Amino acid sequence: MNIGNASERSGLPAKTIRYYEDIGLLKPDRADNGYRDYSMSDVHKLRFLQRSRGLGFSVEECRQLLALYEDKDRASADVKSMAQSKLQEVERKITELRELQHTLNHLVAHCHGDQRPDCPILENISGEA
Amino acid sequence: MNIGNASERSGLPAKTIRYYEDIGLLKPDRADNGYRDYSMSDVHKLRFLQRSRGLGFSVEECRQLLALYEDKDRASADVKSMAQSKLQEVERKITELRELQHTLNHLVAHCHGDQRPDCPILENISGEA
DNA sequence: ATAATCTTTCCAGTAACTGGAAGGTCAAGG
DNA sequence: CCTTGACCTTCCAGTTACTGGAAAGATTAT
Repeated sequence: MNIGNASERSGLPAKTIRYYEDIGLLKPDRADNGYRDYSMSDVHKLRFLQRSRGLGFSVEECRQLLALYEDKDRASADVKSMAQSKLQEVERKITELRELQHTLNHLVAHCHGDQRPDCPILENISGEA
Repeated sequence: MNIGNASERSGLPAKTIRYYEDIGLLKPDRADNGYRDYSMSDVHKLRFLQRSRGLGFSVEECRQLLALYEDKDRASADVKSMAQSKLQEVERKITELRELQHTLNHLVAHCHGDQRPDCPILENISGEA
């Protein structure tokens, strides 16, 4: 599969996909003409990168998360503890997003007039409820 | 409140706080000695920025979210539609995080041996369940 | 008084892309 | 066969969002 196709399926720009190859996140095959040739497994990785980057994980964290799957040399205890620490981070992010969701819902519900609503969004949004 | 204190309370490095001032996200008072002087409202904004940046919103999106609260000139219909579109994005992020959470939970639960677990993390993680 | 710990500005460097030029490849139409 | 347009390639420069460090002024602790 060519890069344009992989781009469509993963939601990542071709530029970014090439960049991810540059920094060693994946290494697609090359066709005889020199074109990159992406497997479904490559597309899975790209889609995963697209998601996890959008969720605020750094490229290095994404590399670790990918390694959770790929690294056959790492001992299972390490994998488990890394997964657990990422899990805590995920749970924290979910909590924060729920609070933001709550605040935005409140804003949408109460903001039907033609002037600024009278709701202290920042106090809620900044997480001190 | 000095920048060190605001940094502690918001979870943002002082460097980043000064940068946010440079790009116009907030404008703290100045004390007579030239030191920046942060109000509680400033700290709320910083904490909000710390969170929403960590959740994958760009600085420009954060600027818009802050504007939802602050912009007295914008018509309420605009505020509402912007809040609604951000809300959809938040809901999508929550869904994606739940899927990642599920995958990591699975990994932690089944990964008790000393070798790589036999679970197709990437297929789950890349969102094609 | 002096040392340690702030704070300031400024300038340079890094991370993670993003845009654009210059050129090679491929599939479709004349 | 040839050309046109949509792909693809590499390379290099620019942007966004910080981050580190120097040089110097202010504050606090002994």
